[in-house]
Amino acid sequence: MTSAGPGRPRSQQPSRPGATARDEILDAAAELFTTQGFATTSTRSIADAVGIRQSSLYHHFKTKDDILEDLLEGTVLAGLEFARAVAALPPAEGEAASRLHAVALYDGTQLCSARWNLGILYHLPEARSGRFTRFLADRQELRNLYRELGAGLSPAVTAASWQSSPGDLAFRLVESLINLRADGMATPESPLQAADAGLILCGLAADLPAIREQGAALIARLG
Amino acid sequence: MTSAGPGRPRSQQPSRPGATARDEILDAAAELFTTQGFATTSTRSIADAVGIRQSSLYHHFKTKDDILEDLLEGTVLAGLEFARAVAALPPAEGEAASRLHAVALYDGTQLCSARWNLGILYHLPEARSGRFTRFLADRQELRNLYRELGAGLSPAVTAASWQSSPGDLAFRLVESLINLRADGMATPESPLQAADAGLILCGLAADLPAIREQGAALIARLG
DNA sequence: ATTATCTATAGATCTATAGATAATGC
DNA sequence: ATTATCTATAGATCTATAGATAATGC
Repeated sequence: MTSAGPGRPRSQQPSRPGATARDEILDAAAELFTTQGFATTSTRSIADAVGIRQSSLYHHFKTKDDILEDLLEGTVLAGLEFARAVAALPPAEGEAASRLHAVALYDGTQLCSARWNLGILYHLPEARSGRFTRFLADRQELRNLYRELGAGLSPAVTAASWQSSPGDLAFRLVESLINLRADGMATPESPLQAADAGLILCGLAADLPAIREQGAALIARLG
Repeated sequence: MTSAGPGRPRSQQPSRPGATARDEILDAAAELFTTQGFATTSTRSIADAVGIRQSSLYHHFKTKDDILEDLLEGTVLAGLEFARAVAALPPAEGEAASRLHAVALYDGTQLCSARWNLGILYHLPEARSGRFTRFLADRQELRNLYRELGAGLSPAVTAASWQSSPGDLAFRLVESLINLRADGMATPESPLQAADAGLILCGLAADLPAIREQGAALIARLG
């Protein structure tokens, strides 16, 4: 056991993924926030999990809120960038359904395969409280991109559906994967099922095989 | 302004629904827990909202956790009792779908029409932590009743579906109403849409009008 | 005597800052 | 000089308990 001390870089093997101390802190915080809650997790317990002193956290983050904001941002960023790329494609006849499917599948896969199920913090009242404007804005932009893609579905489909917005329906079904995972019931097929469900509910069950295939091609190209 | 003091019953008009002080406390706590979070809400702020002193809360509840347990229990109890009543009905040919629909609609209506959206606390890590065993047991029993009802669907339907358990699918769709409401997007039709969706995804879209009607009759009879 | 309130407080936190110290890199 | 750590602590909580007090009901 080498002695820790002022100025000495931590000599222990990092037991956490992440090259930097900052990444180790984020990983420890993610575990604690998802298993014990945000307000319930003290900065001391995060520091203990990393193997540093409580006050040393403040060298890497200005406040405890900043740690949460970074984590929330991480849950939405990849999905948002993929959705932006898809939405920026030139319009193409009959491609709307597969585009929506691809975005939902990509996004849902992110939510299910992330190391910690940080999505459960979305409905934390604290997370809505304006302290996390960057995250809230990104999540809203993602939701709007889903809506936009859903609006591209053929008018017949949209009218036939009892859903005012197929895009919003898809967005909600994808986010319900968070609940599923929180109950320990997510499987590797869950993201695909969620992406399918949105289109089935819009009456596109018969076209699903083709939609899936075109969607997968999009993910392969842009993901 | 009459003066408050030891031994004096509070003379103010209760600004909260509920006949008893206990009910006022529960209502104030529900508002604060859903808008600011459980751990973030202090017993002092609950007391302030009711118009009593912080320590007076402890005459009505043993601990802060007990307040939350009462509230969580309240979100699940009516739905559970209705589901028990439906599950206890004698088996009847071809009624499985309408029974599942009725339970989902009743349960979803409860979640959407409750004064506060307490369901958002379900995914609070604190709520899973074994301190709230009664609530957790009731929610699990409700989930099992959904599963049981779903298992009564005709084997053809179950096999055709990509869902391993139609009952569980319905349960999850109903609980996703909590997310919808948290985003301010729930409408009076939302519970019916959620109940429908579970059956549409099981390939029963064509039978929906009849299922709805039979389900409504069950609610009228047992609700 | 019981009930519902109050005042006062013990004891245990918790977040963030101040300032010292040692290693590293220029 | 900069970076990452440490020790120490200010200042602000927060939960729950102890014990007093007044109204109510027997």
